[in-house]
Amino acid sequence: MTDRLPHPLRSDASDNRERILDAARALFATEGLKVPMREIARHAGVGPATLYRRFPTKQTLATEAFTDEMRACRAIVDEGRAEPDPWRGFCLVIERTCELHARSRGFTEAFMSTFPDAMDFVAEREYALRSIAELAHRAKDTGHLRPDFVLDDLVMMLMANRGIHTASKAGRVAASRRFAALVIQAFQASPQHSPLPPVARLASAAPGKIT
Amino acid sequence: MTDRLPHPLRSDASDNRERILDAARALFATEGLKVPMREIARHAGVGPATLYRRFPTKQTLATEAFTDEMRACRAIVDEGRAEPDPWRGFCLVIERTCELHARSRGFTEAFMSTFPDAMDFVAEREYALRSIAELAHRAKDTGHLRPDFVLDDLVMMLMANRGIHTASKAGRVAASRRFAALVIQAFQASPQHSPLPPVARLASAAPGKIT
DNA sequence: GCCAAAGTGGACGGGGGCGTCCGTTATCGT
DNA sequence: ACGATAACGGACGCCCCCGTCCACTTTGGC
Repeated sequence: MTDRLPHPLRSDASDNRERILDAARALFATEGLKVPMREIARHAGVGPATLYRRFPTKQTLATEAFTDEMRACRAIVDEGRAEPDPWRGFCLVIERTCELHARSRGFTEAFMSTFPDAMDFVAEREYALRSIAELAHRAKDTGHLRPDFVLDDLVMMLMANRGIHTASKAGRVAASRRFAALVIQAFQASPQHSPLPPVARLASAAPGKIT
Repeated sequence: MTDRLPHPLRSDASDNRERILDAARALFATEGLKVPMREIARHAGVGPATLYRRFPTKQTLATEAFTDEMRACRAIVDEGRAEPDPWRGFCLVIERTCELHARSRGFTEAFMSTFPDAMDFVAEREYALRSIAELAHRAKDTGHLRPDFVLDDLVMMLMANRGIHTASKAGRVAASRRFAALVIQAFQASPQHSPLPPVARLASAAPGKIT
């Protein structure tokens, strides 16, 4: 876990670095990305300069702080793809992703890059979306996923899921679980379906064409 | 539309008042409630003092600016309740409400009172929720609405719907339409339902117990 | 036309976040 | 143990928003 850099950090430095990351993780999770840098510094018990020296920009900090979530995200889609029944895998991805995003408000914002337009998460997000696209294709073939499902629907779901976690604090994961279940109901193929209205390009939310 | 007050406003004053309201409506719709008071004043071509004299607080301004939407909201639920088929009325309410909220970002924030904890909208929201609760009850009786639907699900839907409208600008109503259709699918009673996870109290979002 | 009262907007002081500089302090190799 | 040097954090100047005060302008009744 520790970095091996040209100049390995001095002991106190790497100590502070770790405390900064902890503080960032905690505050990003509860307050979102908009939390002031100074507050992270304060919460970590360091001065603003130290924070800025270690992480010149908030993106740097966020990128580092969310590596765990990023890994978890990748693990989720891989696990979903590995599932023998694609529909089951698809549902699994939705459920776990919603929960993951419910646990950290900031991660969702970073993942959606609502924030600064370009973060290092873009590549990961595209990987996830591509994987899920393939999974969705297989799930359609089994007849369990509605045929008019589009990848943008999943992006929409993530954005919607974020909307649930505004101020609540507690009960967020519970809400997300129920939400995920409803979403799955909505995506499930069913005889009583009426066709869905056309998709809308969600602009900044899905920057790169995926397929 | 014009007010009849103890001292009817001078012509230039009521003129400015109207332009302020127009500016507020426009900016609240596109930017949300967080738009600076000064920018509203600038956009209306008046000084900050004028704005503050006419509307001492942002709530005052918002309350006045959103009367139209408020009326529309009430009209929607009344219309839905008047529908002979309760499920059809229920769907209608969802569709139109989502669209209404898609058209003004600020209105959603005000309606949810995400902002200052207490706005004059509380009463209207409670009226709407009560009405929809009754409608939902009837819709369950016809067997079209899933029996485990809870009123909080509707609040959740509104919060989720807000999540969709972050930066997009165009295509918001289209997205909301599709979202509404998916939500209706999710709420529809169906033989292939598995039971939903328990509801989560969405804390500040639904302040009063409705029943 | 005139003038009191209503109305206006520029200007002000306060507060908070931002990113950076620099004198002081702690670390670590010898 | 000691000094070179990495690391620290308080303090600074900048910008933006807030809400209010006040000298000037406009309105409208006579």
